[in-house]
Amino acid sequence: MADQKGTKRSSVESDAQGSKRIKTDDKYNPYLAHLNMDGANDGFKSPLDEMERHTTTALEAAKAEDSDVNPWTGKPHSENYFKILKTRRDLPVSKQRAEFLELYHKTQILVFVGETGSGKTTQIPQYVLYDELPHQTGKLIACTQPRRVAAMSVAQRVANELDVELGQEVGYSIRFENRTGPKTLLKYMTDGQLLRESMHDPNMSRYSCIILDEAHERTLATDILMALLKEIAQRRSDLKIIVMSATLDAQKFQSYFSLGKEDPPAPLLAVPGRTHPVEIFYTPEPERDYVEAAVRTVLQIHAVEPEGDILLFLTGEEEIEDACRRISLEVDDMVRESDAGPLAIYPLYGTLPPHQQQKIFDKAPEPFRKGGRPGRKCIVATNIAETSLTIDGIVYVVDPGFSKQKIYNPRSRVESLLVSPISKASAQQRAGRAGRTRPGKCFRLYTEKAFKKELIEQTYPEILRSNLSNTILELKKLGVEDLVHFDFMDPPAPETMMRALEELNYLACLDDDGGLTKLGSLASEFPLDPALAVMLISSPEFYCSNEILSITSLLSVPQIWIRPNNNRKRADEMKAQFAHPDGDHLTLLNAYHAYKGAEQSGEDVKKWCHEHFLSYRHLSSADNVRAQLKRIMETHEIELVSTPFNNKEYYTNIRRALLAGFFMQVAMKESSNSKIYKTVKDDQMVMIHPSTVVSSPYDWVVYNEFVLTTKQYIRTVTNIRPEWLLEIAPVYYDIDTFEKGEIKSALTRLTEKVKRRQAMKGGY
DNA sequence: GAGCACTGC
Repeated sequence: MADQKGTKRSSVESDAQGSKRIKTDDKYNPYLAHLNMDGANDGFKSPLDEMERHTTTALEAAKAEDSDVNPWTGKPHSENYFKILKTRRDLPVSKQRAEFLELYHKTQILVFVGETGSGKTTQIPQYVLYDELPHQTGKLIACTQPRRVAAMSVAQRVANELDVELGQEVGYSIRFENRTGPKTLLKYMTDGQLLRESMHDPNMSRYSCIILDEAHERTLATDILMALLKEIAQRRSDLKIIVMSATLDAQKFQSYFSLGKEDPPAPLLAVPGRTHPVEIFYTPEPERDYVEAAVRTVLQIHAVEPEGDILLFLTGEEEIEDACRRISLEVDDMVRESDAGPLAIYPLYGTLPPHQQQKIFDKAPEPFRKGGRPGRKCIVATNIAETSLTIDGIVYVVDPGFSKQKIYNPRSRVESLLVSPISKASAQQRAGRAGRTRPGKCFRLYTEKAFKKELIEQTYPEILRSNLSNTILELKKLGVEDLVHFDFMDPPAPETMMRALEELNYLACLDDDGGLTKLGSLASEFPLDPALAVMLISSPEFYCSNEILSITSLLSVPQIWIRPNNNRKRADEMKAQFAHPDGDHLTLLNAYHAYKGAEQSGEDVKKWCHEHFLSYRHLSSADNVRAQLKRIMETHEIELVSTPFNNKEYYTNIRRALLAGFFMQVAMKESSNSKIYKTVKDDQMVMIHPSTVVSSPYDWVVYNEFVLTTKQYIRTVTNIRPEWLLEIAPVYYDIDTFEKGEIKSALTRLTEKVKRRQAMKGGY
C-alpha cells in the first residue's frame, strides 16, 4: 500500500532543541491511508514536497499553482481553476507577492495595508499557505473576519480558487457552524470565534499563522485578540501574525506591534486598491434638517445626473421609512410634471427581514418608454451599507454625516444609542461606495470645513464604548491577572474597568482580590453576559433550569414580538394571549412554549408565527442558542430540572431564579400612586416601558435592560417580592451599603419584619 | 404609551 504523498499524512514538529522529529497522528496512520484517499492520485509527487517551509519564493509558489495536478489534493486541476487563477494574477496584490514573502520570511509580526479591491482577504492567506506548508506541521492558518457572512463567503471563494471542496482543505468556523475537518489547512473564522477558542488554548497552539483581517474596524474581539497575540508572540517564536487593515490607521498598528519600546515599528506592506475615482461635493453652508436636505439631494441627482444608482445613508429605521415616503411622493410629481425616469426606492436596515434586504439587488427599473429617461434605484440605508453589504452599480452617494453609535456611561452603567457625527474614516468609506463599478460622485451634506475640522479621524473603537464585564471575565479566564497594565491598543476608561470588576465581584465571578472564582470560570464558558450566565448556572437551585434556559435564550436574541405600524391593535391582542400577569419574562416563556407546542403538533410554524405576530426568525434563532447553551450545561453537569407545571410554585421559582443573576437590576416604585420607579443603589428615575404586559402596579420589579430614548425606561420587567432580594443576594442587599432614602427605609422595614418572623418561628 | 446603528460568542 502506498503511503499517500509520503510525509504528507504525518506531521513534523520542532522540539525544544530545534531539531525535527516526525510524529504520526493516529488519524493518519499509514495503514489506514486507504480510508482517506478519496480518489487521490496515487504515487503523485506534489511540487510541495520539494519546498521548504518559510523559504517559498513567489516563483516556486506560482509554479506549484500552475501544475496540472492540485498540489494540495493530488487531484487534477479543473478547467475552472485555471480560469480563476488568471483573474487572481491580475489582482493588485499579486504583483507584490514576492515582496510580501520576503517580508514574511523576515518578521514575526507584519502589518498589511490594502484598500478595497486589492484582493488581500482572498490572496494573502493563500500566499501564506504556500509558505507555511501546514500539511508538514499539522498547524493551521487562521484568518479572522468581523462578520459571519464574510467568513463563510470568503472561505467558499478561496475553496473555489484552490480547487478544493469547502470544509476540506479550506473551511470556516462561526458560531453554530463549523465547516472544517481533519484535512483543513486554512480556516476562515469570526474574530469572536477565535477568541472563544483561545479560552481553551491560550497559546493558540493549533495555528502557525494568524491573520487578523479588517483590523481597522476595531471590533471588541479584534482588539482583545491583538493584545493577546502580542503577548503570545513573545512566548511562541514559531507563531506568525499578520494584521490587515485599510490604510488610515497603519502607523498606529505598526507602533503597537513593535516588540519593545525601543524596537522599530512592525514592518508594513501596502498595496493599492482597485477602485474608481469619486468626486466629492460639499454643501456651502451647514444644513439644518439633514433628512430634508438628503431628500432634496436625491431628487436633484435623479433630475440632472446621468444614469447610475443612488445610495443615501441615514441613521435608523424610522428616518429611513420617512425619507423613502417623501422621496416617493416627490418623484411621482417629477414623473408627471417633467418627464423624469422611474425611480425604485428601497429601504435597507438590519432588522428588515432577509427577503426584503435582498430586494436591493434587483435591477434598476427600465425607462417608461423606449428611449425615455433612464430608470434608477435609490437605496436608503443605515450603516449596514458601509461595511456589511456591498451593492454594485452605485454611482452616487449622499452622506448627511450621521450614524447611530453605541455609547456607554460607566457612571450610570447604561449603554445607549445616540445619533452622532461620523468620523473621517467613515465618510471616506461611504464615499468609496460610489466608485465600485465606475467613477462616481459623493454629496456630503456638510461643509468642507466641518469635514476637516469637526469630524474625528476614526470612530472610537468599540472597547471604549462598551460595558466590559463580559470582556473582563474572558480576560480573567485567559489568565490575564493584571488588567491595569494589560497592553490594550486603546485602554478603556478606568471607571469602565472598575464598574466591570465591581459587577463581576457582586456576581461572585471574581473574589475580593479580583481572582476568578469557580463560578466565574464556569460563567465564562457560556457565550452570555455574566448576569445571564450566573442566572443560568444558579437555576437548578430554584428547580427551574429548563425554564431559565429558555428565558436566557429568548433574552439573547432580538425581540420576538412583531408590531407592524398598520396592525398594532391586532398584534397587541395576540401578545395578550401569552401575557402572564407577573411579568414579561414569563410572557416570553409562554410564547416560547406555545411556539414549541405548535411545532410539535406538526403545524406550519412559520404560518403560526405570522398569525400570532411572532418573529419566526428570532424564535428559531433562540432555539439554536438554547441548544448550544444546553450542550454547555451538559458538559459541565449543570442539571436540567423543572418544577411540575401544576405546582403552584412553578412561576414563583422562575421569578426567584431571575434574581440570582439580575439582583442588581431591580427597581422600586417611588410611591403607591405613581408610574415612576427608582433603581436600587443607582437611584435612577425610570418608567416601565410601555411594551410591558404587566398591568397591576407592583412595588418591586426586576428588569432585563435599561433603555434610554425620549425617557428612561426599563424593559422586560417581572414582579418580585423584596424578601427574595435579602435571601438571594444578601451581600448586595446589606442595608449598610445603601444611601439614605426610600429604598433604604423600605429595606430596613423589611429586614425587621423578616427578623421578627424568624424569631417567632425559630423561638429565640 | 414607544421603537430597534451594526456586529459577535
